[in-house]
Amino acid sequence: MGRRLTPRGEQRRGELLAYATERFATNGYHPTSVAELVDGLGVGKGVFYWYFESKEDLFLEILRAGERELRRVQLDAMGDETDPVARMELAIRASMEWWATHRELYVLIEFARTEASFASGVRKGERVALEDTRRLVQEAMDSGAIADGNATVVAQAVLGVSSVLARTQVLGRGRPPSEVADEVIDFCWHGLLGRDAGQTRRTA
Amino acid sequence: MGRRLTPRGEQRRGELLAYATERFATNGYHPTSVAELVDGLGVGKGVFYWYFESKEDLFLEILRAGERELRRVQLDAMGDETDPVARMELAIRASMEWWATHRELYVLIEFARTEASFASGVRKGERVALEDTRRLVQEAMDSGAIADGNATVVAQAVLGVSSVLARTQVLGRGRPPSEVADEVIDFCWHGLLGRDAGQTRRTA
Amino acid sequence: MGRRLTPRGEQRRGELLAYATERFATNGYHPTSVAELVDGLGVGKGVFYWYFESKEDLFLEILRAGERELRRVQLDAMGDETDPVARMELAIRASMEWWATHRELYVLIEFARTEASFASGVRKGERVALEDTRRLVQEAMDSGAIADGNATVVAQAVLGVSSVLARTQVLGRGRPPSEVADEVIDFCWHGLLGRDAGQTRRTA
Amino acid sequence: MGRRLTPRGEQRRGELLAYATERFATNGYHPTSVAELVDGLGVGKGVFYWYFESKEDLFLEILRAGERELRRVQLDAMGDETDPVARMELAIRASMEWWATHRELYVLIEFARTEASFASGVRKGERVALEDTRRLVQEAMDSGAIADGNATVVAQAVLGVSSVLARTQVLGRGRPPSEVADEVIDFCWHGLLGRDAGQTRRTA
DNA sequence: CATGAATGAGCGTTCATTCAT
DNA sequence: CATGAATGAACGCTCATTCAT
Repeated sequence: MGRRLTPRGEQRRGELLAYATERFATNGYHPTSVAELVDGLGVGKGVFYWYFESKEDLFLEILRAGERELRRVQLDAMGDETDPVARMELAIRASMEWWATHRELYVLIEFARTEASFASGVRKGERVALEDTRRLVQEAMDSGAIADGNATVVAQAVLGVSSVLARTQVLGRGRPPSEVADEVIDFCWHGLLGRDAGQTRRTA
Repeated sequence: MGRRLTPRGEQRRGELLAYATERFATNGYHPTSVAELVDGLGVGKGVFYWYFESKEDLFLEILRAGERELRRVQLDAMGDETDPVARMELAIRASMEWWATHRELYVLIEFARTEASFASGVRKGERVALEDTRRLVQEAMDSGAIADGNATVVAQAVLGVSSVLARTQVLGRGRPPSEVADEVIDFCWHGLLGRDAGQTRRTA
Repeated sequence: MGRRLTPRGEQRRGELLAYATERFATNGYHPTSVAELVDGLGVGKGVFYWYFESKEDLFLEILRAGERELRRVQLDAMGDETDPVARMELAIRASMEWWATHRELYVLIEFARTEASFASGVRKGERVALEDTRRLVQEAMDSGAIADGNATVVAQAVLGVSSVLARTQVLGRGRPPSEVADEVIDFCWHGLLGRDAGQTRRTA
Repeated sequence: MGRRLTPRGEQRRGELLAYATERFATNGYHPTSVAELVDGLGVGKGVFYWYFESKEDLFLEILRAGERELRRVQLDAMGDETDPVARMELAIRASMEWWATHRELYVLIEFARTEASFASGVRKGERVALEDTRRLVQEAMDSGAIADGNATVVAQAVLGVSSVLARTQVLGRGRPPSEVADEVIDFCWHGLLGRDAGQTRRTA
């Protein structure tokens, strides 16, 4: 589309995006019809197609906007910190806060991975995140801060722990993101057998 | 249903389950129609509704059978080993092998979590797996084998690392499950900062 | 589709073809909806898509079947007659009879010429008819039976006279096709200024 | 409507008519949306409904203007010539020139004949043209210039030859209208068997 | 057991038209 | 005069499900 929108139009578009995000996350992408979306906002069907090319296009917009925002939040959080381990920690904490306020995105991304037409887009976003993390892990390994190993695998593991605890603890149980971030970092830094597990520095 | 089936019927049912699993995993649950399934097997529509009450029923059967099988494989692997840490390791290795031969199930479970009508079933299965793991972690903490902490969170983290590396390394990159299992255990046992990271016993 | 049809299926398909032909001819292709077609036959929407891939496909089937049949009728009429002028006359008479019993096709072909997605198909059919006629004209010129000239243009003119009188006299005024065929032949053979206009042999 | 328009308004209206004529002829009446028309001219939707009551109204305007213009061109061409055969020839030549510069109208008229809501208007215009021609033919027959016969049928045949050769030779092959007019007249005056076919007077 | 024709609610999408600005 | 957001009926089409054979 790329239509230029008036402020009022911009707001309408935002309403559609927000409402669709909530419905897709709650009810699923396929079971949520365009009719349900416009009825929920009390507008005509045409409005939807004034702002989006298709239902699929809307979904991709949601996905892309989410990925963009999360990445921005992480970069902002890391600021000009230079130590790779500290950078990772800052990114993890920022991500956790972000998920707490964007719970719907989580399930949308999971769904997107399961359907051919969306999967490639998601994977591209994940490759970026993985590469960001891998680079930090590699730097830390090179500097001797952490033990040598397969940086990609380690990065993936860290992202996995963050992701699963965000889902189950923050989104599922509603626990405070800073607390869960502590647990992610504790687990990732020391593992199960680490001597001083539980005695890591607290940040937030 | 719960119909009594002839051996031939049992085989037909199995063919439908297998083909549907593959199509759902490749193409998505919703985009795959019942017509596509029966056409793919060269049978009439009636066959489908003879063996399954509905498309949804078929999907739940696939899910349930998968969870049942994975759990059985894990229990078998742990055998009569009594050390909780060793039991976890055996379960992780067994799971990794199983995922390598049941790659379709992974995406199906991810999808199921995203839709209201399936999510509750999946979560029930996951609660069982989590509780199994949590119990082992708690035992290990009680015996002093691993540092104290929130057993549920730690169990979730271990499952998360297993899951994400199964997906990305075994299913995504096709690496040998035993090798990836080593990496899961290494990371979970020692974390990033563990002194002897990378020097753990190799098994397979 | 190319589905194998039972006799009952074949009949249903025929009903759809016939009813659609009538509706398209009377009301126009676009103004006639698939819903109108199935409602008119008292069947469900799905029936339509069981027999045809799309509304466009149905229309093309009607067109192709008509062209095929007309061509066959012309070839049959010419039989083993060898004189080119006599062959043309036989073909004209046969065509006129055919149009009298297939009036709907006329307007459908005219419509098809006006829309990009159908025009190429129609033009292909018309090229065949033109080439058939042109060949006969050329033969007649070569044998000295008719005056030399541009055979393509002459063939086109003969087809044009046949076509316009079929439309206005046979379809429009309901006059007997054999009588109109006489007039076509009279005009084409002698023109306005031909001395003996109106004194040609009568056939039917 | 029948609104009084400013010179600027008159130009806008003309632009809409010209662009719509081109799009309808190229793409078809139904497949061409009002949105496409206004987008193509870079104006808003309101402009369209300021100048035309509806899409159908616009189409009828195009048709009526075309018929009006063609009739005027023919009358002008015939001037004060009194011989009916000469008048017909002049009208045919003028028509051919006009079609060459108004090719879009041809397909629009063909389309209009195929849809109930437009057909009656077209037929009215054609009745006028036929009656004009029939009168000339009748006069020629009465004066003995051409052989007796059904004047209506002969007139229709002449119009049919003009029409089909305009379409195929002038519009389709891009041949010069004056040359094609020669062929129309040659064929209509002498037919296939006329002794002196091809030796008619040349005009242009 | 099995077929495949049939159903019809519901889908995503279009588009002629209106009207507040 | 002109814009473009909004409407909503209608469209072509899909598909889970049923059932006569």
